[in-house]
Order: sequence, then structure tokens, then C-alpha cells
Amino acid sequence: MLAHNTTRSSPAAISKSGRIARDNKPGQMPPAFAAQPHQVLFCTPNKEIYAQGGRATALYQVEFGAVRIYRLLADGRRQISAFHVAGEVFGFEADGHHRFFAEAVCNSAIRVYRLPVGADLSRDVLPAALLALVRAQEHLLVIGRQNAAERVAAFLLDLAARQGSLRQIELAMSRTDIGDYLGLTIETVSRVFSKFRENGHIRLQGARTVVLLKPEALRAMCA
Amino acid sequence: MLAHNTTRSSPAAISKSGRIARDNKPGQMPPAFAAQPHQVLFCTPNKEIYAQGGRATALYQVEFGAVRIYRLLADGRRQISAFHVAGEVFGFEADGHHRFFAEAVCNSAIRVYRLPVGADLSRDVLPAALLALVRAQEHLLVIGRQNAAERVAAFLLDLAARQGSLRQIELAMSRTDIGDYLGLTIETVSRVFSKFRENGHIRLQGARTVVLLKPEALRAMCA
DNA sequence: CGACTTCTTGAACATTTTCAATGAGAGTGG
DNA sequence: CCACTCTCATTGAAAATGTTCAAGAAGTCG
Repeated sequence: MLAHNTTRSSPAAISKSGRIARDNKPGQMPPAFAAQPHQVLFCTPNKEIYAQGGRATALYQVEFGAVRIYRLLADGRRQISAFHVAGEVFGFEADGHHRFFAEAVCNSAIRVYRLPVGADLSRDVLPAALLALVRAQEHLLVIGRQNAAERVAAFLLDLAARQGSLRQIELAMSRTDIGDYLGLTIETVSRVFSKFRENGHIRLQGARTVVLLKPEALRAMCA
Repeated sequence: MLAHNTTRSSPAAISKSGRIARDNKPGQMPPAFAAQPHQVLFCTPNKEIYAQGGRATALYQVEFGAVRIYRLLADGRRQISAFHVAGEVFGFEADGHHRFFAEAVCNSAIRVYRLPVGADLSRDVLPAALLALVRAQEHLLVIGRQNAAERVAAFLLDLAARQGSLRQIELAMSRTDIGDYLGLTIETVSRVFSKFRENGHIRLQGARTVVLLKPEALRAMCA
């Protein structure tokens, strides 16, 4: 739910380097795949889940926390193509190799489904892949054709919707993450937050808690 | 192969409004799906293949020509999320409804695979969906973090690669299409083309034919 | 409390867009 | 076949938007 702050909350005991716990119980989420066995990976902030170029041997489902999927340019510029939150599945690849990096944004638990060699998980994976595709394409519209304020508005509304349309949003990610997701600098992101605050569209309780005072106003922006 | 110019070539007799021809032969492309029966839709430039909001009842494969997938903002701003060329499959949707528009860029033939109700095409669709996902995410990096020159360079190299690494590229799409794909205005696209020409990176034979004189130089730009 | 990181704000700068005008190419009709 | 017209592309100058650089404020952690 993107509700776990990087620093302030510790919803589960997580070791410094991310330990792996065997866990074959269904847990609170219905098991999505037939693939066996699966494990739960507990991650501290910025823990790498997989790296670009590595072999894709598993699928991943967020139990709690948040994950960023990103790619780098040679000079270090980063584009986060997606954040994944509780319940969402990620890690599927076209040819068995990861084209992106995946890292925990905050303290997170990731259910790992090891892929049997030659497994046909198409039935299980397809809906998640199609959802990711739609999200990526919609995000293209935001980044390609909307200005800074519209991008931030769309981001906040998307987060709110994924949290169950609550008025109060806990940002799991830093301004840097948001900037790299929206194709903006952290300064621009910060300025837009400030402008929204001055306009009375949002209230900021610290940097990571956003209260949507006028969601309609934000919605009107992203048309 | 993106080789069919909007106006100059007519590779097949195509009626003004796009007629449907029954065609159950495999054709030169291997049939990708078990779904039956299928047809070939011949399209003139800007012919709508499907519209946002419509029910998704088919999958589509480009036989020749090119297709743009796009979305609109309320004020008319357009973002093209993908061009599809010969052999590529598009039209899969997460929930049975189209989230995007699809139109022919130039004279094109589209093989239509009607989906049986409740069909399980996951085995067939998944690779294409994953490819589309990777492309969309990579495009996010281009649009989110690269400047105008880098975007155009990446675009030209992508086209060249999809045409079989030929030095000469026939652009099926207008500057407007390119701009809406790269998140730029047509003026900026045009200026970058001119700059590349002045630098000796490309040669322009008319507006729609590009010869890559120094592909390495372009490659070096997009890191 | 103090050091560190993250966030905010300001000012100068760069890039891209907007507005406007001109130029080139393709199709039409005389 | 040529002139006309239309669309598409190019180019220039001004304006807007976002970035960069720099400093200071706020929040977090030991």
C-alpha cells in the first residue's frame, strides 16, 4: 500500500542485509501461482531484488512495502518505470534475462516464486503482465505529454487510488524516487508540492505524508 | 518494416475506406494463434483499427505497413506509446476493453484474429505482451530522461534495427507522429533532424528517407 | 545533542515550446 | 505538362518551462 516509510516504521523485524525465510503458508494473500516452492524475502530499503542482465528465474509478489523497477543510462540518469505495492506481481521477462533493476523502496516483504525449468506460467502471468503494460503505456502519456504539475497530480491520485482512495497518503519513496519516476528533478517535484500546498490542494505533514484536500482539483489537472 | 510511405507507394490495392478480405491462408508469416477464423484488414493512412473504450474482441498482427497505438488527453495532446510494424502483434488488453487507440500510419494490412469467447490465448499472447512491456518501459527511459537529440537518435536506431539494420530508413510516419511518440513538438524533431544533417550523422532524401551516415555517433548519444 | 541525510527555496541558466513565416513536395485540374 | 493548392516540413525569434547550482531548513538517527 506504499504505506511503509523508509525510516519511521518497522512493520516487521528485518535483518540488515535481508534474510530469506522459508514460508509455504498461503499468508494473507491468495497464492497466485502453482510454482513451488516459494519463499519470502525480507528487504531493507534499497535492497536489490534483481539486477539488469541477471537471469530471470523467479516471479515476485509484494507482500508489504514497495518496490521500484528502474533502468539506468551510462551517465547515471535513472528512470523508474514502475512502483509495485502490496499484492502486485513483477519480474516477468521476455527472454529469461532481466532488462531492469528491482529494489525495495522501504522495508518490504517479497514472495518469491521460483520458476521450474520450462514452466508454462502464461496463464498466471498474463493478467499481471497486461496490467503492467497498460500502466507503462499510461505512464508514457504522463511523462511524454504532461507538465510538472500534471505529473505530480497524476502520481498522487494514482497512489491514493492504490491505497484505497484514502485522503491521506504515506509516501514510501523519496523526492529523488518521485523525480526519477516522473522524469523531473527533485527540485521541481518539491516546488510542485509546495505550490499544491500554497493552493490548498494538499497538506504536507512532514515530507512523506500528504493529505489530499482537493482531489477534484488534482483530478481536473490531469484531464 | 516501416517501409511504406504514406503517399508515395501503394504496395497493394486498398480501397478508400478499408475493406475486409477473407483470408485463411497462412500467408508469408507463420500463423501465430489458434484463434479462428481470421481475416485481413486493409487500411489506408489514419484508418482506425480500434478505439479507446471499445470492447477488445480480437488480436491483430501487422502483415505490412505500420500502426500507431496512442492515447489522448482531454485537450487533444496525444502520446503515441508504440509503433507496430510487420510481424508484430498488438491489441491485447487487461480487461476486455481497449485503453488506447490503434490506427494505420500508412497503407497497411492487418491480420485479425477474432477471440473465441472465454478463449485462453495466454500461451500465444504472453511473449508479445512481454515484448510490448519491455519496449514501453525502455521508451519510458527515453522520454523521461533523455533530451531531444538523444530521443531522436534512439528512435532512428530502433527503426533501423527493426528494418534489419539497413543504413537507409523509410519513415512511414510524419514529424507529428514522431513528435507525439518522443514527447516533443514537430519543430523540435525537425530541428534535431537538421542538426544531425549538419553534423553529418544522417542524410535526408526528402523528409521521409533517412540515411544513417554515422550510426556509431547516434549510438554514442543514447548511451 | 549533533551529524547526517533529505527536502525546500532562490536565482541564473538551458532547453524546449510557442508563435509566425517561409519552403518543399504531392495531388488536382486545366 | 504546368500552375495551383494543400499539407507537411523547416527555420527563426520570443517566451515558457524545467534544470542546475547553491544555500539554508527540516527531519532522522545514533
